Amino acid sequence: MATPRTARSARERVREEMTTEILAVARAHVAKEGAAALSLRSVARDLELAPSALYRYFDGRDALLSALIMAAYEALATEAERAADHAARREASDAERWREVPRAMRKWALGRPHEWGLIFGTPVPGYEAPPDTVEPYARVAAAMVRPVVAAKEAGRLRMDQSRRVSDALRDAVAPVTEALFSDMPVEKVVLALQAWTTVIGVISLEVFGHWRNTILDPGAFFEATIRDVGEEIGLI
Amino acid sequence: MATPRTARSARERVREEMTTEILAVARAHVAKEGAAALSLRSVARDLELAPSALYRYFDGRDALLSALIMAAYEALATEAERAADHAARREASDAERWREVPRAMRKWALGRPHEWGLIFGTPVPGYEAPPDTVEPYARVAAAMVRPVVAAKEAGRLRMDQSRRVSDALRDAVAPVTEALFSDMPVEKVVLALQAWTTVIGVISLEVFGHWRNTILDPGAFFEATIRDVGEEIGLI
DNA sequence: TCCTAAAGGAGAACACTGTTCATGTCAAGT
DNA sequence: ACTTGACATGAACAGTGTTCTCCTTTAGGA
Repeated sequence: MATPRTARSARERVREEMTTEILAVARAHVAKEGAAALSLRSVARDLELAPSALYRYFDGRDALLSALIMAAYEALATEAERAADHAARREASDAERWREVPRAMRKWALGRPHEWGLIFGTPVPGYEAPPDTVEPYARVAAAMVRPVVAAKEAGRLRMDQSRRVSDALRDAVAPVTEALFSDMPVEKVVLALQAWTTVIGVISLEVFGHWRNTILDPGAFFEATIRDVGEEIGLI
Repeated sequence: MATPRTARSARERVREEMTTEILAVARAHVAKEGAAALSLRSVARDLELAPSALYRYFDGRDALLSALIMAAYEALATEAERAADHAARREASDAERWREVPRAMRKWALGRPHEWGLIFGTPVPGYEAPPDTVEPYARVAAAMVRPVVAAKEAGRLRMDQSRRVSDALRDAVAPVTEALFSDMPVEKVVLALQAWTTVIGVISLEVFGHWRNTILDPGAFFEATIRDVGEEIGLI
């Protein structure tokens, strides 16, 4: 009983090792030259394998790239959650805590621009839509919003500025309201989504090189922007 | 004198026709299947030409793609300016006028998602950095900002809410201050850049499919967002 | 313990791709 | 009339993703 179990797991263990090794090499290629340059044959060469051998592990180039996209989502989510945990433990204002996750996301993105592109860049034709991706995506969003929820629960969230929210908009953001915080006024949900938009936008514009000749110190602009956004949300 | 001139221009005319025809076919391919699927041989097939013949007109695939990127920039800039002109002639509030250019950009992007991706998506490895691109880019930004400048000059721009701008940030955005409006307070320049960030972000997130299962009515969210951003800038 | 079935890997092959080169073919200009 | 240049071709080369057949090794039940 014990022998076959360990035997089978030995099989699966080497298979799993091989799989992660392939992914590591492929990720290195993407990190260095971008997703467009990912070549099945070249990762096979790096691993001293025949190209056809990779098909035992992935259904093809698109499947490999999808796995990399998924891994990028997971990595970003982990990083965001780590930052949120760290922020929760800090002795700091809510406004300061809020900035930690955006900062971590930017740092992650600047270190891995191509992997950021896998998530927030042009969708690859092979694609990504699979529902596996929605879960880490939600984890990132939840991490970013956690300080806001904490401030609200502690009664430290400014509620004065009340933007009117139309019925159409209320319905439009209903999934977010349910998923993230059902006891939050809908204006705050809208503000959180706008904060998300701005954070993703400011990071993407920097990572994709659009601040060239425009903003000389992207870090300073980023810091100011997330500060203003936090203020907008009502964090103090 | 007249004959060689017309003859030479006849030569150049047919060459120009051929060039635009190639670009048109290539753009159609990109519009349908994305930049990654752009194949020199397939556009040659569509034109009933040998693949090598295209090298008389473009230095290769990268050059053709660069031309398409440039064309996308130009098209977006033209559209944005058209919307700005239209807005300037409208009988409407400054806040309402401000929304016209972002709306036009969103409409353009939704109609040509892949061409939007050429501009604001993952940079292509072959690439785009050439300084030709900075000019239409500035035209888009200028078009978006024109209603703000008009409101300012008419003395209808709210100046009350004064966010502090650090010296570092002031220096960081200096190129924009000089390029777009030197007589505008730096807080407004920062607000304009943040507006730019949010507009590009909200359009990209929608076009790249990130509102799936998140925002059911992207149009409603977009309208609310550009309204709030305009309010933030101080338009009334 | 042996034997069968499955899994992993290799290599050849096919249909693509971008790019280069030698060749041919016309029209323009001296 | 002749030469030069531009245009177009077809073959070729190196690279790609993918599929197929074949071989070896291993696992697990008879």
